[in-house]
Amino acid sequence: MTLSRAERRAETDGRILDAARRLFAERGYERTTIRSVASAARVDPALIMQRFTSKQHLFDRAVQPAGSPGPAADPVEEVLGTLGWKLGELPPESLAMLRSMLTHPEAAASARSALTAQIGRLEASLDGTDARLRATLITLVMLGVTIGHQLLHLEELRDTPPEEIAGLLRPSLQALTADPAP
Amino acid sequence: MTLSRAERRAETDGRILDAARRLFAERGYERTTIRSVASAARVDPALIMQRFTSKQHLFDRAVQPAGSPGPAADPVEEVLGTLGWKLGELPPESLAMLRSMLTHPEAAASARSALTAQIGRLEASLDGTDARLRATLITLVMLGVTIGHQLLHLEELRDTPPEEIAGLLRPSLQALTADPAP
DNA sequence: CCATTCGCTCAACAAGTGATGACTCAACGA
DNA sequence: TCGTTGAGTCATCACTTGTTGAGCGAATGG
Repeated sequence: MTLSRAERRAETDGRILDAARRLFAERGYERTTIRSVASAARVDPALIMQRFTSKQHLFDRAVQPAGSPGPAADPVEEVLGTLGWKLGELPPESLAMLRSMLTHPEAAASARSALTAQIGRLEASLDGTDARLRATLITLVMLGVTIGHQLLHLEELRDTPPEEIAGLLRPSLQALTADPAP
Repeated sequence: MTLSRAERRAETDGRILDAARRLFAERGYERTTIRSVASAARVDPALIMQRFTSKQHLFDRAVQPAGSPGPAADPVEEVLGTLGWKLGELPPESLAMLRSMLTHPEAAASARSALTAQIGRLEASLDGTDARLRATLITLVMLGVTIGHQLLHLEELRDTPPEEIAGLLRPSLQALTADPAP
């Protein structure tokens, strides 16, 4: 089974990106070194530069989301579905972005744009006054829970099934979905 | 007005800590260099080491909270008061800790312990099933909103008065305060 | 089959980091 | 007054970082 040139290239590129995603998600941008990624991918550090030009470019590629989410149904259940999904196994590219968003300016920009997109999607399915503000708060509620669970690993959430969290959160989110001034 | 030795020492120590808090809060632990703190405090870098032993010790001192919060009344209003306070002018030491908690292990430990304390305080004033879990979720809701506002600077929250945010959030938090299985 | 492409490695550089030890000089105290 | 203390500085070390350019060797394609 001799690998062709293109096959080898694609395979090592994938290995590099996988390692980068894992390390960026675990340690954040600053603490992740090109050398550590290279070592995790069993590759020479110089190759990463040759392929991705710079550490920042590697981060951009590693963080880029795979597929775009489909259109929404019920906003609360959509967001809670996101939660169930997030609480299970948030994809490494999202974790990498979230992990670095507070300390790395470029990651912050990515995070802001991702959150804004989510806010807009949510706003479109809300009625009443302050729709955008309420959409923002819903998004930030999810962000807080996700951070506490996936990034801070709070033991209070560690062993709690996602459905239970979703069940407790549902009335809270519905309160934000309802028009505050009907 | 010749300064005494003790006065000068206290004054420069204060200048160093102020600069450290500001820079740690703005850029996080990794991106803040001893040199930049020294330069902001108009002091030689070596002096900081002499006074605080290491960068980590400086961070510990800079992040240490000034005063402890008083006992609670109504949990929702207490937490929303925290919000009104946080949304106004969260103290630099808290900002510094929050900024670094996702990327710096020691900051993460501090954040976990601060959050756990807040959760415990909240749990004590909650009745019904899943009290601790609900206290955790309330805390994380506030964390998410604080991050979105103070650290990510989302424009949706930037120009919104704290009372309005509190007003929208109140029913949501009350839903978490109420016993889910009465 | 042979010249060429190209995936990949090796060795090294320049910049910046936290940290150290010798030194200067003004405040202190007997 | 004068030796001592201690706040503050200077030069420098040891190390890590991202990044670069020359080179090796195997797949490629004519």
